[in-house]
Amino acid sequence: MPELPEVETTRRGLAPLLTARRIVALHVHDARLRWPVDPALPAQLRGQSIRAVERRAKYLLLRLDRGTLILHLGMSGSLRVLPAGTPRLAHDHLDLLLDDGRLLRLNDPRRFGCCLYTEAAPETHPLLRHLAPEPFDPAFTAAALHALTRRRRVTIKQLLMNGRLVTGVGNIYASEALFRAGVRPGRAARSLTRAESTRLWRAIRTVLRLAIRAGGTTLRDYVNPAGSPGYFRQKLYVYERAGQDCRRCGTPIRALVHGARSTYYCPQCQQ
DNA sequence: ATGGGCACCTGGCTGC
DNA sequence: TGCAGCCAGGTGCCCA
Repeated sequence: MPELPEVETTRRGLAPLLTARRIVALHVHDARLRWPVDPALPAQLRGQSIRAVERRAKYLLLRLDRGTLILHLGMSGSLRVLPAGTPRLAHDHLDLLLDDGRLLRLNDPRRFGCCLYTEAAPETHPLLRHLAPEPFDPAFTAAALHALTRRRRVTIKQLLMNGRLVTGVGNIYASEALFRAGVRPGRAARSLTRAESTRLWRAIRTVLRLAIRAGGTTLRDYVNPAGSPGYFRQKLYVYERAGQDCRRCGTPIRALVHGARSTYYCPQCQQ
């Protein structure tokens, strides 16, 4: 799925199309997502206007008049804005009909995504409450990242992918950030020096920023709201490049598995 | 508190 | 050609 850059690209694509639009109806074609779509949801949303399209970690938040729609794209989800009446394809789950004759359509083959609604402050929602600060929030500093790594026995890659500690970084960008920082993914988090933590902090922000600029990374499913893929895949240094030459030093990239997730690194550039 | 492993799904690819 | 096996961008939950 979509990691932070793909969700942010989606948010930026949706915001101008959805902001100030009124919801005419919600059609649920297939309620089976990570959690079933609440049968009461269409009645709750009808008539509300979309005030803002925000993002928290990898969640999209549609701020409505009375509440917030919380969307997650899971591993394979995507959102498109289409003219009403566009024929449905396999795995189209939801259509949010808008007052301008368009609709917001959620497609998610693997059904790991979700669509939830709350009328409480979204930051208090159980799914959002424990999330770490955003990578571009002033609270996420090199010193804060270094402090997180102290006394932790998990690998630094697993730490990066733990949303309670760092948000927005998934399997692709964890490998890419560690390459840029020159740190091997299998290192115990607590073994990082302050200088390494600082390099990693900078690398996380750089790789996310560059990926957003490229419209995210499309491996298989991901498309932005206009239906276009992201172009960061061509800029990846290590992810899915096992056996290929390191772009920096020429050494073959290695792959290994951490916590059931594929990990890629350059044995020469990363120590 | 921390960490490990499993679970939830479908589809696409590989190799026999 | 068919089919089994494996892998895929996330993350909540249960258990030690």
